[in-house]
Amino acid sequence: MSPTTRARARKGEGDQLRRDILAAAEELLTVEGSADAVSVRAIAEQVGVTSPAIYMHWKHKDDIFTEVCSIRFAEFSSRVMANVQGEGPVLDRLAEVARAYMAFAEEHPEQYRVLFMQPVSAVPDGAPPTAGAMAFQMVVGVLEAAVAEQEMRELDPVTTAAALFAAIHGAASLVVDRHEDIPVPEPAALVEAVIDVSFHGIAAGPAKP
Amino acid sequence: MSPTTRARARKGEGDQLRRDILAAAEELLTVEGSADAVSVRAIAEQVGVTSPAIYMHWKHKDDIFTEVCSIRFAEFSSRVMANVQGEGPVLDRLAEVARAYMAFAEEHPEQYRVLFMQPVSAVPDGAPPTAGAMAFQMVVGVLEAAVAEQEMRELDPVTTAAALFAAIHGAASLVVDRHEDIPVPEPAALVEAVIDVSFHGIAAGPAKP
DNA sequence: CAGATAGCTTACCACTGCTAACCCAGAACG
DNA sequence: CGTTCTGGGTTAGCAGTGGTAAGCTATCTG
Repeated sequence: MSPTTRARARKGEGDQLRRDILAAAEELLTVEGSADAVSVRAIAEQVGVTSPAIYMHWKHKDDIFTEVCSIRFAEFSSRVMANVQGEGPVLDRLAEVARAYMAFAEEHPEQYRVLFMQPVSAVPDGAPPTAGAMAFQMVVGVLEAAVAEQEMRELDPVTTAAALFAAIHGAASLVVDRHEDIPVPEPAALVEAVIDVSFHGIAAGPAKP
Repeated sequence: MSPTTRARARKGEGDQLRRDILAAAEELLTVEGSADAVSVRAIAEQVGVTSPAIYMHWKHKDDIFTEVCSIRFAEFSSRVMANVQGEGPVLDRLAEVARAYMAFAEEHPEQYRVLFMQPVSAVPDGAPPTAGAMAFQMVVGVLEAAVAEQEMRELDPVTTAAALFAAIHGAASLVVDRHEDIPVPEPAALVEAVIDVSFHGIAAGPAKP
């Protein structure tokens, strides 16, 4: 595979290298398990190019991985959005979003970490929405529907969305970080528990057995 | 302050340097905001010593910061444990734990990140419990009391503890990471929302207006 | 065919975690 | 008192990192 050298692209076809770098970066990311463990030189070698060539397309190393992971998440989230447009109880749809979110974290832990588990400084004006903003908006949208359909207590949708997002994000984070010092249930069981708790609470309700 | 040189310790007093290194590491950690941004050389310079001297006391750089942060968390958690022994409804105590946990994340974000926001591989047998294990155990303990006092629905304490821990951890993580792409409420408001949702759920209950 | 330029490479910098080898003041021992 | 031993460091350096400045060259354009 990985050629040690590479034919120079023709004029106007520089984007081919860009695409190849993204692919190589993603492959190395999943192999190594973290962006820190993948060096710019390693990416360059994988595509058969020297490292400064990378900096023609991105200003910083981190930008490469952010782009890689955003692409993967956008693909995922459009799939989920399509599945969630359906009918039925709104809270069921919300549960589906939570399950899908956990599935993404489980299948793409490195991408999840890059997108959701590092500081996000203020996004410049006019920049495309971050993965976090998209995910959050999904939750807000469903919650507003739940309010409209009266499936939800009267709570502020944005604050409540933050609480729910935090809960699911926390569960996904525990899975991604493989916290072996804590008895974390299987991902599927954990997300069901989070859904159950978030929807019905833990308090002994007046009308619940 | 930071002396460029330093009197050599007497025999048997090597631990003085060890303590000074821990203090310098913590100070630099809070100044820089992340452990990655603090180099071993910087710590060494701060205490007036050369960098290999550090490796007399720790095998790896990360071990220094883990120790620094564990000390801080142990101090915090014993304070909370004492406050939580009191009487009153169990769920109120649980809420207090959640608030305290968020307060720790808010006041010591760098420490929180080191302790709870990176992969934790299996702890060697006989090692002291990690901060995560201690925090989790706090939640389990309170939950078992809640079950005993019938303040809680009949749920598996460990699975439920994981869900609650995930929720609080997610909220703290959002705060620590300063997710500026998401409308995260103030820490205090966020933790109240998480508590409210976790205790009572969001679903329109049969007996709630 | 001449010049411009996209698409790279060579060479390098300052810095990182970490190690091997050495030095040396003072405690312990004869 | 003199010698040896050793805890508590230092000097020097390795392999690797992200990133940059400057130059080269194949291709396109006038």
